[in-house]
Amino acid sequence: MELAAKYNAAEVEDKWYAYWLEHKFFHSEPNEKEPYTIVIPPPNVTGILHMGHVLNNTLNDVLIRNARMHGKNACWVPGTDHASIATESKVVAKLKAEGISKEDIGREEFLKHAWAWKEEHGGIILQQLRKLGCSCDWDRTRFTMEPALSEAVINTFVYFYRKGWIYKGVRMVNWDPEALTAVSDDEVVHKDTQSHFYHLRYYISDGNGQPTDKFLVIATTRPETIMADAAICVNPKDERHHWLRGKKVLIPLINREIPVIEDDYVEMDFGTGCLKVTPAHDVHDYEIGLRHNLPVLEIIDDHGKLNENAQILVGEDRFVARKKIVKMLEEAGNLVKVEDYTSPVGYSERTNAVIEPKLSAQWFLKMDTLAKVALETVDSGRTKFIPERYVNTYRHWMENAHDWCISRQLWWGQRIPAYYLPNGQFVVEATPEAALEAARAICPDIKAEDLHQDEDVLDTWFSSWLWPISVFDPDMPGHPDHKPNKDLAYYYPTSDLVTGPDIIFFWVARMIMAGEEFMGREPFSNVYFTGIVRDKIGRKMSKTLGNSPNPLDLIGTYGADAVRIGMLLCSSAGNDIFYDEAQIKQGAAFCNKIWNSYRLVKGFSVDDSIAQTPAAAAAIRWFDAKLSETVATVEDHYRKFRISDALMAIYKLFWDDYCAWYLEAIKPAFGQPVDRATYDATLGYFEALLKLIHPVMPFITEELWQNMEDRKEGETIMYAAAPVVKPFDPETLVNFELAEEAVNGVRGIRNQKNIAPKETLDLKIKGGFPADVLPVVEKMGNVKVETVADFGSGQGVGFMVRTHEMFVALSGLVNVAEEIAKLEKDLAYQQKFLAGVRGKLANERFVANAPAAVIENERKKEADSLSKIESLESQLKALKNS
RNA sequence: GGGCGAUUAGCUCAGUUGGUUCAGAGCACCUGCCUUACAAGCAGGGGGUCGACGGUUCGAAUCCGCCAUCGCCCACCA
Repeated sequence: MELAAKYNAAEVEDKWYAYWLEHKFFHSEPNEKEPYTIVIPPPNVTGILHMGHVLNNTLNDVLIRNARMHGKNACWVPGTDHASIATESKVVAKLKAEGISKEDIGREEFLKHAWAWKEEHGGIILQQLRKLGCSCDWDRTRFTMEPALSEAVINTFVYFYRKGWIYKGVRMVNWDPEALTAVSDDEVVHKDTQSHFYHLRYYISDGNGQPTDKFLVIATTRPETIMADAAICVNPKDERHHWLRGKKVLIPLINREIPVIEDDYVEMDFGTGCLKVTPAHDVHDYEIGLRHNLPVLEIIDDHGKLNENAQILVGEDRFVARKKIVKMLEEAGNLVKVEDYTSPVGYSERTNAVIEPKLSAQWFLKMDTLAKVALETVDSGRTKFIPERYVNTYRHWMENAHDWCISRQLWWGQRIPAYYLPNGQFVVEATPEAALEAARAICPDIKAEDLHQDEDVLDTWFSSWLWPISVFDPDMPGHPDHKPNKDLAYYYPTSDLVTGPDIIFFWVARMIMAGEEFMGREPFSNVYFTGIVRDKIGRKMSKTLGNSPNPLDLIGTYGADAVRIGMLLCSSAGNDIFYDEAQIKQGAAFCNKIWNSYRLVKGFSVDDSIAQTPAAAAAIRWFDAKLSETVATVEDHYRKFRISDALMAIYKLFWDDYCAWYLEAIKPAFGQPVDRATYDATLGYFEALLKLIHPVMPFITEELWQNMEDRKEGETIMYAAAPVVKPFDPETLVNFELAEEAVNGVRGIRNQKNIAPKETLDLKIKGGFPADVLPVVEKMGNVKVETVADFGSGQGVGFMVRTHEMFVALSGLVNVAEEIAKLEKDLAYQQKFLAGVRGKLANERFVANAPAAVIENERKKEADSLSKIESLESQLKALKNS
């Protein structure tokens, strides 16, 4: 097959992905080999691929492919998450566009639409992952809301309920008035928000509901809630307000009478020292209300509008009401002053609506024991975090975990299996049948239609926390006594988890909790936290900014391998990723380099009758060692999850060592054949390099590996054994480096003197240079080497390779004065350096305290420096005499 | 308000237990080359007071203190 001069990714990628699928290379079944398991962080079922996914899944795929080539039974389980709020809001929006509201059509009908939406848009992202080359075991694809996994969620709920860790309670929750659901504390984002501090005058009541001329002033940011006030509170130690004891005050505008109470909660030096207490609409006020037995009056409805209880401004949105009431207060003479004020306000992570603290009945899961156990998992190192510093974040959260609000006022999700009897009692059972039976124990003649299931569904994370277990054995969660099936027993615990730090609490922590609870051990050994993908000037990628490229376009333009390289190049562990298309271009250039190196190698004609050149022999000796050295480095990087470093090590091995040095050293003259031994070695190294880089660049490596020889159907580089480290003599590496430096020296002189590479030069080297690499110097430097004891008096330029003196003979091209100046400069530097070293050695405290090796090194520096000085001086002398 | 992290070349980052000639890499940049694998390339080159100040030490990019700037997480002063 003739190879094009440029690599064309588009032509080969689909072909090989189809081949891999056809042969089920990604599929894993339990066997006698050591498992290596990753569960995908399930993307939203209706989501589409963005750069964050590209980063995450590239890393996952690199790890999985690397493990596979190291003989592990690698299994990467893919799947999607039903993403309760996100998906439901998309479906609601779609219906709204059609003029349909979800309340009108009811739960069942709505769910039909939701499933239809899921069927239409779901799983697109999994198709996109195929384009990226991800080697997921597609036969194991899971969905958090598929029947088996939903059952696991319900069983888990029943399990914790029976254990007494799930309870229903009326609590102040974070209410999202747009999504119309409660959200957990973790889904609330606090942002400093510019607002106002309103100072309001409340008149003291005369006892009959009429204002006196005495008043107090409170400060509030939420004047629209005054109608829900239940009291005014002051600090008992605050003498300024003692006169208020036992008094009642009137709420402005509506003139309702409320008491003045005392509580330590109030800060004396904040605001006016008087706090309006609004138990229905503020978390702290609710607490105060509980302590003082205050009535709770709700005046804001689920949509964030004032209701009948408010008496005034009924039906107005809370923010509109705020503006209007300020005006009304001003007109009524109750507004003392308005200050600018910045305070943290909670926003819904999902809808960005301002969270309304709201009293409502919700389901909670107790966190104390779960959190304590899960903290121990990480503290003991059974699960490691990379980078390690996330352990601190994790610990802080675990030590302060509040009970988890797990109910959501949505329909898309697993419905809470609580069934209410007409008398208000409820039973919790996994199925309606079991619920009926349980209900009959309470109320013997109850019928199925008398039971009413709870309207709420469970938080999405209440299903995804089971992921590492339920994808293998959905019967396990909720049944810790159940014997794990074959898959779960084999694949659990999984090996590594790659995810973003933004879901450390939502997901990672909770998977550890569930893992410990149901399996009695950690769900994964390592958690690698990636950074957030930002654009090149540091902004988060977002749709509104339009700074997020479409990964599929990039794959189309540059190829999946290039995109993968581009992402990895800039992804040092734990740091945010500054995405720049230039890095993907670099990846594409690397593909092309690999491609062309293969074109060269493949173009060699072999002659079995000719002997290996000394330069080729030296290059092979060296590259053999270099390969082993690099493989060892790469493996070390992988162990430490330094994937971009591993990539860079291979990149340099391929480009600099193999292409720039090795291939040039063994390359025969144009049109000439190469000997058999060299050819075989060269192809062998090429294959080793392909295997080494395959986890990062799966497509081009498969393409070339298949092309190298006639592979049988069913063969793949995916399962080729990774190159192993062989023992090597470090001196081989050092000697070749000397040769490289000698060549570089010659090239430098050529550049300086404008001498064409084609022109062969004479290079004199003083004795002691390793002889076996001299042929490499001759070939690569295009020089004729002569080993001499003395350079004699001919014209030329001298230079040093470490301690070896070299001299390029040049006649007519040397400007003696210039050379002298250069040598004198070098000499001065060297003398200064020597003085420094000697100063150190003369320092008694240094000699007394420093380790022997360090002192020894200083002595070596001294000796080397002396020899260089000697050489420079003799060169100078020769020049001056010429 | 509390905690964590970062600050090294124009950019993105390495730099392990303080000590090899340690101040590095990739990209970008500059100069010269279309040398028959590759111009997505080849050869050469310039560029940093390691954020500031102080301290420990024979020796500090590295350890300690303080400050500055940036980022992230947590947080109920209305």
